[in-house]
Amino acid sequence: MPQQDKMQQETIIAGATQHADHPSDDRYDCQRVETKWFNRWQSDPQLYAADPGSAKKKYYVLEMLPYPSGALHMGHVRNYSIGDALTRYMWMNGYNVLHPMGWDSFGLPAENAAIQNNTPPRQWTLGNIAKMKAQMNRLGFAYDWSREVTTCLPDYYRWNQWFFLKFYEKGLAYRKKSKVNWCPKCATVLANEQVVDGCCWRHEDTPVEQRELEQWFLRITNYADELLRDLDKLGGWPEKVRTMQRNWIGRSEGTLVDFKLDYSQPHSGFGPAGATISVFTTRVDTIFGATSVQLAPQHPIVADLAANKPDLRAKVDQLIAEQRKAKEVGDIGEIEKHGVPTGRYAINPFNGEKVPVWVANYILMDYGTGAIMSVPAHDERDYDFAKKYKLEIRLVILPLASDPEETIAEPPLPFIGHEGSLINSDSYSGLECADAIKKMTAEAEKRGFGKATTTYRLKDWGISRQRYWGTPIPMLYCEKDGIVPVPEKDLPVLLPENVEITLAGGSPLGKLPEFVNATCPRCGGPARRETDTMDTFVDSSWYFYRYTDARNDRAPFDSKTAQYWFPIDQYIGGVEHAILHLIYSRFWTKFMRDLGLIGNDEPVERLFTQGMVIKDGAKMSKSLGNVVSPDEMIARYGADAARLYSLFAAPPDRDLDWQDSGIEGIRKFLGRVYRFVVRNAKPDDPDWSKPVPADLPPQARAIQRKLHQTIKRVTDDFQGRWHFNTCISAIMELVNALYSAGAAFQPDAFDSAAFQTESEKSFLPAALLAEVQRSLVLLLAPFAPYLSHELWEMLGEKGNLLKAPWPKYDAVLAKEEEFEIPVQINGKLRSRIVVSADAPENVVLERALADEKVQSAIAGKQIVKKIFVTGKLVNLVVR
RNA sequence: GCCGGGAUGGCGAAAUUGGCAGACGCAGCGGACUUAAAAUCCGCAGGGGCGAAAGCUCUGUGGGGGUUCGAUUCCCCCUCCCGGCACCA
Repeated sequence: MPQQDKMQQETIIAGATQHADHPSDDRYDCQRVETKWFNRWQSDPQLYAADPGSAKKKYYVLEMLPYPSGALHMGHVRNYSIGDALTRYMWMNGYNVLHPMGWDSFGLPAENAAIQNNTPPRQWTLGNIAKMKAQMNRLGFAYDWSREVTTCLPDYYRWNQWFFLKFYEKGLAYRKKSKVNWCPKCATVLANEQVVDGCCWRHEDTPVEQRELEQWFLRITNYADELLRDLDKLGGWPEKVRTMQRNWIGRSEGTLVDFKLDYSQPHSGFGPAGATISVFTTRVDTIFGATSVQLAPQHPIVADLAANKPDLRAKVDQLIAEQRKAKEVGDIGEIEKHGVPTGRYAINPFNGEKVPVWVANYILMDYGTGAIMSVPAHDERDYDFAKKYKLEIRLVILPLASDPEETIAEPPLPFIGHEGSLINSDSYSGLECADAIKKMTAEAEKRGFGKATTTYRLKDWGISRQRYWGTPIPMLYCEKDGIVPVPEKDLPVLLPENVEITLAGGSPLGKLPEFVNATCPRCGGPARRETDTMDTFVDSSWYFYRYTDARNDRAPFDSKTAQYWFPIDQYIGGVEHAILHLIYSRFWTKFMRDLGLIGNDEPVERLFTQGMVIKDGAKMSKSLGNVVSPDEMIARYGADAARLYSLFAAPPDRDLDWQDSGIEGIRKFLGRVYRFVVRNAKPDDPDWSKPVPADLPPQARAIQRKLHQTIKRVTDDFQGRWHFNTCISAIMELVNALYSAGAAFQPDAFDSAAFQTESEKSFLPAALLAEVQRSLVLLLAPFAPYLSHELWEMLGEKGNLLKAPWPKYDAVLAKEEEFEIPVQINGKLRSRIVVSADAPENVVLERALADEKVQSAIAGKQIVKKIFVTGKLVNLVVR
């Protein structure tokens, strides 16, 4: 670049953008540019605010809110880069976008930090939030911070309490003593959803213990059917997540059948007279093949049966121990089947037959009734068990033969299929299975020893936690009035500060007399306050509604406002929340709808689950020492590069293998874009704002075509499959094409990226050069906001890039005029010919046949078939 | 065991409807610029064989079969990796 031109250009740029510190070379100084825009953006708190009164179409983009651990990790950067790109794209397409952020800020780590560093949880948490918010801002994420939600603050958690009272009013919150999962490290109970392979979800090597505790539960099972059914409506959710939820709910239709204990034969009087064992089965049609009843070792009747039999008691205890151990290592399923006969018999109500009652370690107390009828011929587990203990195996279902002439007298056992007909089953013999299930269930109901039932794997949600840093459950215990809810007007029940936190001896709140001692609102007498706090998944079950009206102090949110924004158009987060958070959120939404607060049945229209960020083939973790710090990446390469790389390295739904050399390449690319614009932004050129001439020289036409193809590719990807990696590749190709065009004019030049001389300009008119650069910046804007804003200004644009219109492509201009298409002989590539895009078949075939290489390849052979695919290929089949 | 997802150069990946496998990027090699380096720009590049070279040729998308003029793509069988569920009666 001639020195004089360069100086002149710099003067222009300096005039437009106040670059006092513009470097003398064209190196892209990302820190300088990012600092400049960071400061500008920070000075305008309303910059990204959603417009509540907008006439535009709404779009609600949401990323899962983080736990404020103190620092963002690369998974966050990736998650939020996807959401931010979508947000910016939707703005540019004219939508009124809501894009909020908040903090899932209750939880145990704050208490651990308090113990270790002697810092109060609130102080520790708010400090972390400040740090992470600063990181997010530095990354340039466009959040409407005026709607920030911090779940550990009373203005939020008071509504958790309010909702709890509503649940209680509707009979959907109840207190019950039950066996619960206890994590000794957390020193609190866990919901079923928080137990992974028998261990705590936060402490993967800590087996949960079973404890008997009084707990508050929410009746999520009331919504089990709807939660299951509505999964079919969630077409915008990944099938994988829907399947996981389906499995989790675990709906199973079957029949309850009562087996009476036999008292006719001599027995030592164990068990209450007339006791019945209710079994659950999905295959009542096989009941004539039942040859024993099997009880879970914890089944209540077992205690009676073993009351005066120390031997039996000891064996049962052993079975319980085996089961517990298997659960702890997570291989209940592989457990070696053991059982013990109780010596007692039960009566099959269908045929009056007496079958032995056993206790077995493969029967689970927490599914169905904790008792089964064992049908060895038609159930794999029962078959294994019967073989081991030499119990009778009685065939009662014959498989339907595919050939009706053929009868299968002895099917391989166990036969567990449903396609069969009954034998050895009295009057039911000859019926097909499905029909028999219906008739036999009806008979059981009629005769009063059974009924049709649906069971679920899903259990009610236990929300009590014996911890400090959570929402106090707003309930009181009065000696006279019993359980009494805190009146709404007394909310919030504030979480006291200056609490001594320990992990031993129950809830820390219980040690504070000034918290525990209260007055009963009914009788005015003394009452004791509930000292448990709520599971933090309560906080995240409805936070996204609060965003719509975050400062409301009379209600959790205004219904009308929420209905304008809901459902969430696009929710983005990790698949690890597929069950926990996402099923609770759906439940909460349905409850709020039944309260009349909202009109939608489901909170989230489209869900996107991004892949993990891994390094060296493993999940990033401190113990592996493969953690990449966002701060370090920003310091070395800039926020744009970190964001762009996290989108470029892999499609967003797949795992991303982080490579420092890869982000280095992105930094180079951003420098290349920067240099091109620095050298070619000439907003003072008289032709700069003129329309692009219709009649362009071929080189310019090629650039124009590439531009329109690029716009199409990027736009299509935003609309469809979200493969931002290929979007970015496409933009790179465009930039490469621009450099190549420059190089073609000045093969010997030090740098090809400048169209300087008159002759170059005549080949690439200023109007086109301007259009290409403007579009390039617009295409880059969702991914690399800092650089894009800088270049937008450099191009002389006055309006805010945030809401500049997304570029449109012209399909005609994007269309290739000539193709180089392959010519195959018998499917093998033999030559290529150049044809015009609209050349008809006969012309192309003629050209292909005339080709020298084709000629020699088919010499002496006969053409059997000619295949022509427009714009794709020619294939000649010869013999 | 069941249900998903995946396997493509040295590496991350692309190929959107069955049509030129490896776009784009990293690392690599060569060249230009430079006293030199960095930075930058240009070019080469799946593997094997032949050739001084242009080029020619064979082969190649985890493995085996099939459908088709043509398969990374569709069908069947198998192996391995990742995720979820699991004596769920």
